[in-house]
Amino acid sequence: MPELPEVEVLRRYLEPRLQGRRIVEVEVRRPRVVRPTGEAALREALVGACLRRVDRRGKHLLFVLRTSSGCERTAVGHLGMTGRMYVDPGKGALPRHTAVLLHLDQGRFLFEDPRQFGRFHLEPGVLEGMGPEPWSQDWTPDHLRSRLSGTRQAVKTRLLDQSVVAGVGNIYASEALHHAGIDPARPGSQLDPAETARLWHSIRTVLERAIEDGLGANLDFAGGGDGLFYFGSAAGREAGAERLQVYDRAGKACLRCGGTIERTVQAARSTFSCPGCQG
DNA sequence: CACCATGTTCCTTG
DNA sequence: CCAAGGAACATGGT
Repeated sequence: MPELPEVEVLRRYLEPRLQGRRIVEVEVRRPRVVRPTGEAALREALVGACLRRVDRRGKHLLFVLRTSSGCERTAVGHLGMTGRMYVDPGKGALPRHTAVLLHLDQGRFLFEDPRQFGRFHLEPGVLEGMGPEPWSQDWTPDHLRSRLSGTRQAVKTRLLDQSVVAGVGNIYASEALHHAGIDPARPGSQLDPAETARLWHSIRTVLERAIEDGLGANLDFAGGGDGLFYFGSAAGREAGAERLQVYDRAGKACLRCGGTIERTVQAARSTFSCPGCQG
């Protein structure tokens, strides 16, 4: 479950557990996910290095480390659609879809990904061209307006473009448009300044609330006391779902106006909206 | 069996 | 050049 809020919650979980840890060995079980770096280069860069901190850029996690020779290196992680990352004591059997394993001086870091759309590599180039973080000073209503203009693309489709604003995905694009009361099918260039400002604000609000939910939800990082962590656990999903106003609620009543939520398809992705609120 | 899925990239078709 | 559509990736859930 990886859009910006989920990745941020994961970052806050991972950082204190990885900070100061030394990587003893790197095990790649699904070579696909370490492209384009490749297993050999990944092992060479990571083995013996210490984790300094975990940052986030859009939906990417940045694992900043210091190698034994004192260089700073950054490994980039992306969860794709189904990725999970967590730290555990390193005793249990490996999950079926383990993609990458980092054996640490204390415990181990696991990256599981059934669909293998996620990545764990050393290529910082994937961050180029990414739009501003939603809370950076660079991201203003004017910036959003400039990135919605000059195209006839629907505003919802524009929000999925990571160069517009980093981290918004299919769920929160629908949620933000509903929050702002804007029809997802409207061409982005057609929004007036007031609507654009409203949408800008709604994006922040919706993402902020989702992060709060993630932190407050019963994600149970301790997993019953042994340090196991299953991001996207049933408890986490249910708690998060309560806050979704339209996503995956086709045919149900709009929580604001009572109208019926509808599902449409834009750019081959589902969009959920309320015709009453988003006219 | 059919269809759907939180992401991204690439290719084809207007 | 632009936008839309589809496929691909690989697997699981309903």
